[in-house]
Amino acid sequence: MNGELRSGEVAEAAGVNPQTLRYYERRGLLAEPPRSLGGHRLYPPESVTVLRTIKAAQRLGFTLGEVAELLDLGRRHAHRPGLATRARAKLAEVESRIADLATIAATLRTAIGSGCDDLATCAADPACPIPFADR
Amino acid sequence: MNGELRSGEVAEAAGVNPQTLRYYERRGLLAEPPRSLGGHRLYPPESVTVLRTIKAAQRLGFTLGEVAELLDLGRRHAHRPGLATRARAKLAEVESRIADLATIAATLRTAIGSGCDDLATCAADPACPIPFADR
DNA sequence: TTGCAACCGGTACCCGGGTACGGGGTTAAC
DNA sequence: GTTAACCCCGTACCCGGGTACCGGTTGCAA
Repeated sequence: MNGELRSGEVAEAAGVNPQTLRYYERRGLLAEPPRSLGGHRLYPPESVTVLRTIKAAQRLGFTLGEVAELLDLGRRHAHRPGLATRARAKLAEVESRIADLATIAATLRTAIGSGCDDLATCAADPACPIPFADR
Repeated sequence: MNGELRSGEVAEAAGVNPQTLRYYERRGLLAEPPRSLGGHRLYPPESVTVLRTIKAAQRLGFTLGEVAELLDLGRRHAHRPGLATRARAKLAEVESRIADLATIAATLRTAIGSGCDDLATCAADPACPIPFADR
């Protein structure tokens, strides 16, 4: 009897909504825990760490699907090094997203600097720097 | 009779799915056009410009709700200058998003550099640079 | 005039990441 | 032994930005 936790306690400790535990279980991110005689989930304390791990990976930009894969990869110890490779790919994604946003920011700055005051007017004005053309 | 367009033609010209026209109409982005006797929408050619304008604003990071507001603002000519103010606010949003992503990218680089190979292992290792702590 | 493409409205579904609700069963403190 | 708080499961809903499907009209050209 090593301090099993009830779902509400785990959720509280990990800073997560209790419903989220069941959701992660359905998504395969959190192993199905043992149950009490009455059917209540009884989590080992390590579950809190798993939840924190999931949240950390999410903050790094991984989707829940990718997090599931990363956790699985670690468990099955296949194809190492897995995390580093995926982190590199994710970094490339993030950098590309930053580049896109930088372009957007630059366009916004140009639009602000050129005194555009009305979208409809700008769309009709060939001198407007907002790129109305498709693709 | 100045070349009214049918929905498919407008969609084609603006590079948009025909369903999207009805969707934008529901969202208040595209005015309800006149109809033929049989009930088919007959768009004035300007609608294509409106659609391109919407798409341009979307590319600048505005949501459809915000685009609706911007178009409305221009039509009602209230509270000028509206676009510039909103563009500045959007620029701040975009810059903040870039800053977030820069932090994420930096963390990913650190994780890659420190040879993390498995999420579960890292979570247990106090020397791991991935921020597992909440908030 | 006939035949088929295009259009109509309404509704349902997709993605991701959850959250809420409702009716019933369990646990634990008093 | 009561009672409140918790938990169960299934299902529906939220956000944003569309897309797909349906059966039933219309438009237009050959």
